[in-house]
Amino acid sequence: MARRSAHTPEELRQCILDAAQSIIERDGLVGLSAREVARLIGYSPGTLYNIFENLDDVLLTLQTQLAGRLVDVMKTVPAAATPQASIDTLGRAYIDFALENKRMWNLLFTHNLPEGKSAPAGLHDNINAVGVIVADVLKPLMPNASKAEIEIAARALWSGVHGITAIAVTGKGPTLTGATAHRFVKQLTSTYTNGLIAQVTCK
Amino acid sequence: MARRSAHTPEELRQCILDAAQSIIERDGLVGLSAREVARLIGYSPGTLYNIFENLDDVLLTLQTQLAGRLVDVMKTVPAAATPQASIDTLGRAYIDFALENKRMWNLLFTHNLPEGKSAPAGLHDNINAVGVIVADVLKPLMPNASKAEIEIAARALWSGVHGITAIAVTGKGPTLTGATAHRFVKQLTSTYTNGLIAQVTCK
DNA sequence: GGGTCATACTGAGCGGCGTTCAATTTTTTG
DNA sequence: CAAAAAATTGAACGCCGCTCAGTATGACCC
Repeated sequence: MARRSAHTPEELRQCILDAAQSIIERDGLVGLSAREVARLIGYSPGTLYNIFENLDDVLLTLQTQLAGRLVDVMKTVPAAATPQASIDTLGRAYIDFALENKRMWNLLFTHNLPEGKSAPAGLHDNINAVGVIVADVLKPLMPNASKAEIEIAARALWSGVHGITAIAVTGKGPTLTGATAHRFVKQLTSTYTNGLIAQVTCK
Repeated sequence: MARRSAHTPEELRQCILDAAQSIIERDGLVGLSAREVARLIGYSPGTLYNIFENLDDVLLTLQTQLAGRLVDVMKTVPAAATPQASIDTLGRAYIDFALENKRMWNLLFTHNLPEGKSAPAGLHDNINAVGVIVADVLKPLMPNASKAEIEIAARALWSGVHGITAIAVTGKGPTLTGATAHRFVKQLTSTYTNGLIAQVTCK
């Protein structure tokens, strides 16, 4: 029953990714199986393995695509009047993206690869890019700091925003939910930027 | 082949928990299976289900115990000279605990229960307790703030510390590793506390 | 048209999984 | 010591990821 011409290999590849994503959005990671993906796209399970190495490979590809979309969103956030306001806007964008893609976003930070394997370079690059965006916005607040110091300041802050987002998305933590996450992020970012400013003016 | 007297039910319960924990520490969550636990304790798989509802139940119990140990550790951290120093010490304790129990700690925040179920009260209580500990230390820095504001400030900060820890433990993020996590947490906590102080003195 | 051949695709099969439950063994009770 | 109660077993069900010998298909040449 082979239908070699029904889809080009690239189309088929995207079919699989789309099917996998829709399963995850429907049932979470537990619902994902090679057999279910095959059922959805109308191929047999074996076909998956002609195109991807294994299910983890599918997942990793999905993660890389998602991280790419996140970077795109954050890149197109318009700069606000002050760095503080820009940071806040970035924070909102980050949270909103996570909440809109709960299951997939979760996957990004929740799914750990087997011992030996490491994530593809593209995924790392995308995660890295987020730090760079934040560092650019933070720069004006740290006029006397070196590039390396700004990088650390940006990553520390953004890991913090990430932590709040993570707890909100996963529903761990009693008072921190999707509805209140913005409030917490604003608290963290505004206090943090205040601290940065204080270090400049009082030093 | 029942050996009803070999272990009391409570002993058997702890045997199962110990075995599950040692499997997770050895092979991670993927290595955990009812059959493997049964093999380790020398019982048949069915016995597990006389004592626990299912594997998730075992996991949840393990998570609650772990969170309890975390709270204990943070409670016994000695108060330092200043609130800032105390916060830093708490941060170190948090990171160190996570790094010492990588796999299990990961589980705490990584493992999501099935749609309907919610975590046991004990687990929530323990996570809550961490916020209270931090709020107590933060209090002197926020003399004009209400109790609710202090709570939010504490949770926002600690979610941030959690985010850094999470990225360090899971190895996501390029420069943030177990070795550099302390540096990032110090950056976050000291800048944040500076911001709190600035809000008091400059208001 | 027909014949050849590389390729796309299939699906049965392997060993494993979580979970159930009738049957069995052990202990307690009367 | 028999009978009732409790603890334990392990085969069975329907899944899973993944492999690979075998089959169907389209492309190319006569």
